[in-house]
Amino acid sequence: MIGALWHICFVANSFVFPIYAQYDKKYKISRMEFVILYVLSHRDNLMAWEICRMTGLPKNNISRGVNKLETRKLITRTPDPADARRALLTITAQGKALFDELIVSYVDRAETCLSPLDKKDRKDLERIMTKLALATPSVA
Amino acid sequence: MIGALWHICFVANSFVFPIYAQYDKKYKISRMEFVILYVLSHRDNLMAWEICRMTGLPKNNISRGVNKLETRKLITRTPDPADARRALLTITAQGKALFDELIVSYVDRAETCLSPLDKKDRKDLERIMTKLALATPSVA
DNA sequence: TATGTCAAGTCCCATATGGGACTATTGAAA
DNA sequence: TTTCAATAGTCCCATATGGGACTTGACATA
Repeated sequence: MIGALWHICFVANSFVFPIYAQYDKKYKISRMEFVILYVLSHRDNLMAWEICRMTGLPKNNISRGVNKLETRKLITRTPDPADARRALLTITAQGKALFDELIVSYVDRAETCLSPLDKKDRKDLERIMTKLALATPSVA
Repeated sequence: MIGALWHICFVANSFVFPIYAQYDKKYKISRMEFVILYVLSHRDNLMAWEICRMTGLPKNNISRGVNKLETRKLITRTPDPADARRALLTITAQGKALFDELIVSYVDRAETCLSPLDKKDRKDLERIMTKLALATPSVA
């Protein structure tokens, strides 16, 4: 079964590599920043550490991304009045607009990568990967 | 279908992250170096660019890895007499021994990550990921 | 109110990474 | 045989990344 995970890593890298290169070149958006936008476009009012937990990415990188996105007004950071350590992150309209643009190439590329699979394969893959992802404890 | 690839990336990262951290700390082996050992332990007499093609990793990084592994005598580089640009890479007995040690944690971790899957899931995953990997054109 | 501990983020630093230019060699075309 | 293009690999540099220390605030216990 060791081959399966090797292939998962290979496919993952091959998938994201060109996307992030394009985001960087075209929009000056880094991998971390995209990930944050992605998460916030699905679930609002999150704290930075929740994004870390959901993505498995280290908190200093997320922290940097959050700061950049905030200065670019793509997200807002609302301090929690009850706990000054906390800040709730929300994607702005401007951020959502950019994300909607970014996600187009993402979906395109996903379609290309998954094109060798038929309908049943895709269903199986979706089911299995969801199961795996839910069971995978976040790292770092 | 966009969720499937997101999950693939998440699982891939969560899987490899602790492994490479351990390899680095315990054996001073970087991600690139492990990948090279991995490939060479499966197919011998490869050139650097073939490893790039097979893994999708950039050639300068592979080049660095090859050099380090060579100085540590974990692989050998045999110049092709017919073409001075080329060099065939081979894993040494020492390299194979180290790899056999490394692969233990790799397999262990793979087993942990895949533990939520039953037999049929694993079969499906193996089949689908192989299909995807074969169809995925290498990047970079 | 002091004190210790935990939590959320940020900062600093060393290293890993990738793009692109460069070198050396080969093969093909003129 | 000169010239041009392609190939294999290396080098240089700017940036991304991650570990770990640090800061600030909250809460529990005394």
